[in-house]
Amino acid sequence: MGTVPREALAKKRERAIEIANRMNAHYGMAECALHWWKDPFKLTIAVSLSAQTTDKSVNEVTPTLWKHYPNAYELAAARLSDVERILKSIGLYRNKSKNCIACAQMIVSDFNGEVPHTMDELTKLPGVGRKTANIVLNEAFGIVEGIAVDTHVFRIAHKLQLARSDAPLKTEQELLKLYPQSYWKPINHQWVLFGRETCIARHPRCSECFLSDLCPSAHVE
DNA sequence: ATCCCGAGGG
DNA sequence: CCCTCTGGAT
Repeated sequence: MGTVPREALAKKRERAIEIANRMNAHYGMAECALHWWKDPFKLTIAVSLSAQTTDKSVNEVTPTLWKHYPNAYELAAARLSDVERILKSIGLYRNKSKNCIACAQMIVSDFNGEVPHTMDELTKLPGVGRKTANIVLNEAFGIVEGIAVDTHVFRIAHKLQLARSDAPLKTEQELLKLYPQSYWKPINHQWVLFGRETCIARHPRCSECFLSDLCPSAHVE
């Protein structure tokens, strides 16, 4: 579709950088809201469980999950009904139970019990897509090769008119083209915090927002 | 495009 | 009742 005129693109990029600078000023280097982020296995499972679910809900079930299954070998041997009982309170629990066991089994059988370090390998794990893989690469291995686009990043990118596509994967590509790589790492956590406390999905607090003068969607009352 | 699917808020 | 929550597989 439309090739954006060069000058308009420069303007857009300039606005995007200013947005990132203000996010940095406001949130600094935000940390992962999920617990267990230092253990690659627990991080991988916890992030995959967080699909369409609040991190608060995930943090309520993971202590029980780790108590029974502290590593890939234990979870790989788990009974489905036992895991379903533990995950019952989070959404999509049947898929997540089946996937996290299968994920652990693949880590054991194909990767010697270690969470793999590449995008291709990570996204082969059941229940692990690009979003989860980006988080794991970023937090567990210090590898930044993409931006994790979740519901918050997707919504905010559109509200700020930094992206137009209808799919998270395309949104990621738009953001990757818009920002230099040095800007990629903090985007996910900062935008998630911003999405939870200011650019709330149902009731965005535009009048209190530190980005409202840069936001085409801002409504001032 | 559709399904999965509990908890919390309005 | 409705919508949303750090998505992924078919």
